Amino acid sequence: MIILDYKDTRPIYEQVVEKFKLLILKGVIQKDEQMPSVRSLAVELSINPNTIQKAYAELERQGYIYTVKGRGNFISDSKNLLDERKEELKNRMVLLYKEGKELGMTKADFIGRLQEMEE
Amino acid sequence: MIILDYKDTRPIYEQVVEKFKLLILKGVIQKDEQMPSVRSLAVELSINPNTIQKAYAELERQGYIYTVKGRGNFISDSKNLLDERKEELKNRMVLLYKEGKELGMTKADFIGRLQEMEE
Amino acid sequence: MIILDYKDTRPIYEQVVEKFKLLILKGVIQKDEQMPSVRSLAVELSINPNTIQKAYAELERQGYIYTVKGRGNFISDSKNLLDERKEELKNRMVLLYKEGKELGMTKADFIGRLQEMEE
Amino acid sequence: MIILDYKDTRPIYEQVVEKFKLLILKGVIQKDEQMPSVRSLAVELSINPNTIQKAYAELERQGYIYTVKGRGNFISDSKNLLDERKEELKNRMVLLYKEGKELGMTKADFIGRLQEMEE
DNA sequence: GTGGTCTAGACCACA
DNA sequence: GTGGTCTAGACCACA
Repeated sequence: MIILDYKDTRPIYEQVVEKFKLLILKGVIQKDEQMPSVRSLAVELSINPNTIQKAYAELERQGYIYTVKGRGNFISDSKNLLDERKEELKNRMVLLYKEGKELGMTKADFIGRLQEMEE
Repeated sequence: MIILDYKDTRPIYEQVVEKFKLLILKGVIQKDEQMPSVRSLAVELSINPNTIQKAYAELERQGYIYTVKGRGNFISDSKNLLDERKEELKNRMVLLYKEGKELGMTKADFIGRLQEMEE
Repeated sequence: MIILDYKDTRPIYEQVVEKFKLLILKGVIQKDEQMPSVRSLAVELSINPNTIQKAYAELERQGYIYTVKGRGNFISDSKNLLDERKEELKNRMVLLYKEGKELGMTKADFIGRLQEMEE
Repeated sequence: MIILDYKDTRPIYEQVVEKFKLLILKGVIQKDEQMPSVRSLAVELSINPNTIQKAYAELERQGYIYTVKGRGNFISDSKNLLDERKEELKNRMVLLYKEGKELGMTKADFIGRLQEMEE
């Protein structure tokens, strides 16, 4: 399901987290589908179950998966797909802009601030 | 309404000034709302009314409140406050942008959405 | 402005209805603002204008928008929206209270602060 | 510095987290003071360093401490003292109420919702 | 010295 | 079967 890059200097658990985040954001694994079990994935990747445990705990903390004790880990539906998350961010910016408009700000105020940043 | 920190080494009146500045900047107390009376606040905080008086005088000097003789102290709507709130909105937008950058978004994505809105 | 999910099995017009309901309820589009025109949205989403038409008709039937012939569609200010926003505010207050409960606060702490405010 | 309760059914690392949170909130340990090192605390409490590590990671995630690699863990200043956090919550409720007031809500709407909850 | 990661493996609760 | 916690201990980077 995922492949580790041993030339990558980051910790293994971080790689596992990142790989699964992408799979979930791209919709390859979807809402309520089951994640591989901690032990089975540990065997498949030839790494220690504790390392998978740590990665799954991080994915749960970030809201990508949820755990049912005794059953396994499942994909959460709270995380939107990539495009939806992008839209959501733009919508939140619209709300900020509307708040600012009431204080007398213009689009140019916001755009100016963005443009003076490094890309 | 405010809490003093007795481990803080600064003069009490400075603490009072700072706490109220935060409440005003955050919008918890808003334009033209009345400040607690000098006497009531002195009782509430168990400190001398002269100390409150000194704090209020400083808040007035810095443009955060204005005094109406015989009526009390009120929150002013000075340019400064407004500018700080505008700055905060822009900063929140920068945070949104940074979140988006991690998802592969560019400044143009945000600016585009602003520009397609009516002013 | 909105994103369709082609893996979603529901009809497209239903998705369009749902997405706009969320944007309206969240306040991203507000009272009396104009909806995108049927034709421009059809182009943007690469779907048939008739599908947008059907979605807008449903939004009007449910009271979210109103139509002005020859001008376009606009966000309405129906009682329903208002009630939902009020409900959301109360829910956010409940979350605040729960946060406080873990710090040892009681309902009375919150109620007291509300009551000492002018109406 | 802290004492574990072996009759407590919760995991040890959770107890460690909770004990330190209280020490920090009460101001017993203050801004920029150093936490006991992972290894020294492990010896002192006769538990495994990994368990302390887990507790410290959780305290860092919640913003109570920060880590300087090669130096140790230190108290963060982002967490207010207990009383200040309570005030902060009340202030956020005041902001919610003011938002609601603009939608026509009254204090009674908010108080009612609190009162219908179990304590 | 400090924290961070990882392995190998035990034991527990939940279902 | 599943995940959660914990131990014992190695090895690494940072200073």
